[in-house]
Amino acid sequence: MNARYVGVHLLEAPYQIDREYAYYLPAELAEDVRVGSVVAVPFGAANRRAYALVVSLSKESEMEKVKPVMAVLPDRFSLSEEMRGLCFFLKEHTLCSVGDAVRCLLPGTAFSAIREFYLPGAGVPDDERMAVACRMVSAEGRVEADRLKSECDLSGATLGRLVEDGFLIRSYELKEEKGKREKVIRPAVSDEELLSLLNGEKKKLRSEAHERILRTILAEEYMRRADLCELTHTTTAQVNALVKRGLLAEEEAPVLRDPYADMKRGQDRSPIALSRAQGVAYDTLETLLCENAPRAALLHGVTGSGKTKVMMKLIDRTIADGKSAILMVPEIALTPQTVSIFCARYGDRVAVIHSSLGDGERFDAWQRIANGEIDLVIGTRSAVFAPLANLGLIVMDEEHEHTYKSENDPKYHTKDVAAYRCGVHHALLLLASATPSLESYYKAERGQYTLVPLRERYGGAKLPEAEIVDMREELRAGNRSSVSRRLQELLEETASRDEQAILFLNRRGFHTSISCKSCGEPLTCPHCSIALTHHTDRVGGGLLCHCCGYRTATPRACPACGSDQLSFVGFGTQKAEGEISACLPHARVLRMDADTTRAKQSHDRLLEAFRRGEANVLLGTQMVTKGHDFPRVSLSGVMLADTSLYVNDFRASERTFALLTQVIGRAGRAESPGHAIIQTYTPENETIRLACRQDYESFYRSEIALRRSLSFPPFCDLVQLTVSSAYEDELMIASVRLSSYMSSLARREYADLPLIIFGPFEAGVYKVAGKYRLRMVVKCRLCKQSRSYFSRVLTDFSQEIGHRIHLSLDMNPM
DNA sequence: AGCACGCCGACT
DNA sequence: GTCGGCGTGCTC
Repeated sequence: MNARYVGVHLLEAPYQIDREYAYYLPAELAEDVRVGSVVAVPFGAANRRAYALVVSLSKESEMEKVKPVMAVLPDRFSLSEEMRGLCFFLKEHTLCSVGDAVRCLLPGTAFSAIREFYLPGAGVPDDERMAVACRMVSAEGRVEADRLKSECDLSGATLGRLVEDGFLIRSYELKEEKGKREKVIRPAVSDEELLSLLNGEKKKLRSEAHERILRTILAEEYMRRADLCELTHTTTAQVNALVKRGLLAEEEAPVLRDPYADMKRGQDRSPIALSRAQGVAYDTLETLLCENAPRAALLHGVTGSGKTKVMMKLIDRTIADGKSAILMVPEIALTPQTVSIFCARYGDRVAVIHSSLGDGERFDAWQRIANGEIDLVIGTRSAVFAPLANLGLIVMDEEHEHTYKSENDPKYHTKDVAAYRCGVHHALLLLASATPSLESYYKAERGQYTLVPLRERYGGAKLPEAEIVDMREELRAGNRSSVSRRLQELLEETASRDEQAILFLNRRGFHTSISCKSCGEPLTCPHCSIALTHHTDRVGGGLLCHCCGYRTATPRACPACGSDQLSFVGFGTQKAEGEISACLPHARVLRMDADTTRAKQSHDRLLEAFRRGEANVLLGTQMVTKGHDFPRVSLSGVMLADTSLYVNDFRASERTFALLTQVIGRAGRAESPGHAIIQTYTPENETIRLACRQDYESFYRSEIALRRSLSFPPFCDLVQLTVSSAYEDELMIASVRLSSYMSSLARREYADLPLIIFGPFEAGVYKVAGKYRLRMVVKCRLCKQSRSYFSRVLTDFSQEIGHRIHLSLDMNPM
């Protein structure tokens, strides 16, 4: 079709103005632009450059004055039909703009690809400042827009006028893909020659290091210099020596950045042996996979039942069928084992995607996937957008984890996106967990998901005997330590058998807070409304805000009343570490929390040290509870179960149950069931008792009944609106207006829509990083009509309030 | 969200 | 008489 006009969605448009805009398509671009292309267009009175997604083509336009498309991004950044559908799906379901969705699907580097230049035109304008700009362009031949604007202090609108009057010519250029060329080393002589050198006349090869280098290069064909040195434990000089001898050559080659390259070397494609129970589960899943229809299943396997093996075999099967798969994990740093197993198994056909990838690394991974070079993508939630064609399977491991819900726009839940994509591709969605979310188990019960249970631990391993320790008893007995007498006893036993223990504590730092004994004031962060946490191991120690990172020295006296009677309350990982060390003088304790894992790869290092047996006890926050498999761990424990239980959140019990179950599951092997211990001030609590027995079914029954009677998810949806501002008084006024607008809109135009509006009330943490936050919550059923209601609220209210107030909306927040 | 247009107060 | 405050409204 000879399209002369395009319909586009602007990528930087806020939600209120996110609709289709028409542009004229110059003949010279017509060839390159199709639906799905990303183009650059002039927008607004100032004609500032905006990126836009082409969503339609047409021959005619009713519009009077349309502006032209200026440039088009390379076709590799185009969005397929599936991806475009996904963008609109995200817009509808999370109320984000199309632009927010597109930015989520394309690597960030796509948008730095177009640069705007000005070339000299004819004549010089009268205005002095403009004349200076024109002379500068003439002198240099061509000047980039941003530099011209800043150096001559001109607005985009002024530059636009200069172009219209012919003084300047505007041009857009695609930025060259940054040279991803790196120095690589390859053999300079034939393989035979190298082999004979290595096997035969060893005299010529005097150095062990040289031999290692040559053997490695022989196996790998060519390698990046840095990788080669790292792998063979050699230095640049040693490699250079071989280059000088003419055995190796150095050259520039395009190398795609791949931080997981070394994991992909030792290929392990050994067949997967399943136990009988695993085999049964696998067969059910394989049947679903092969139906080539949109299917969803919930693999409910107790900790240690070997869910990974079942998933692995299913991925094998998917790839063998010529299809691709996505394996989602809650957090990449906590699952190094999973990543390395799959990297070793599928080598170069694996891509790993997560948030701490650099721009270049992310782009390379994205490119490989889009090129069809990848069969398996492993990653955190953004991996669900991997542009795989021919998707056959999406697996979500630990499906109940909250990290699957995005906290930023678009505030999507990975599960919804995965389900959407599986629908399009006729693929299987596999959710796996030892403690499924109530929502998922409910769906499984109602037959929307196929429930696949895996009840036995793998290899005949037994679940540990979990016991509850009443910490009130400890206090009564005069033990004020965070380590109960029973825990101390078990720790000593474990250490004496040279076994290991994993202990979980939900708080980092030393003391959870400091307050004044005289005036009762707790020490809070000046930017946030939460108590500061006392740390001892930072430079000079001090108080830290876990919310915004604010840091200050620990005061000697109360800043409010001047009293020096400060009391330190609560305990964190740091203090617990000290107390554990104190009762086990001969054991070594490793602490793992946000403070000790700040550096890159420090997770891996800590876990590896523990695996090698360098410590008897691993103490830490959430991150010690994930599915690492440590064969010598025979004791697991929760230092204080109550911390996550008594918070004002309808999911508190569910979270606690999952957490306790996970911690308990860390211990126990075939030879010995091991021990698990849960310390609490409320030993009678039902959630704690059920978790101790690892009785998910009973927990589910009682919790789902509660949810039903109180009408909480999965029996309704919750929509949370947050109004925030640095100006507290304006925020108050705005929230009242929002509240009354919402009720009146609901009464007038959505009278038949059942919904209950709560609030406004202060957010759990009222003040964060200097901004105050008020919330409204709406209980309703999400459907076309209710979404349209929220869309109206978002649009109308944002229009009406000033830029000092911000409104954001979260469908079913976590 | 930006950015222009437009209508009122404090300055040369 | 002009410069500049930020309220209102539009963006193909």
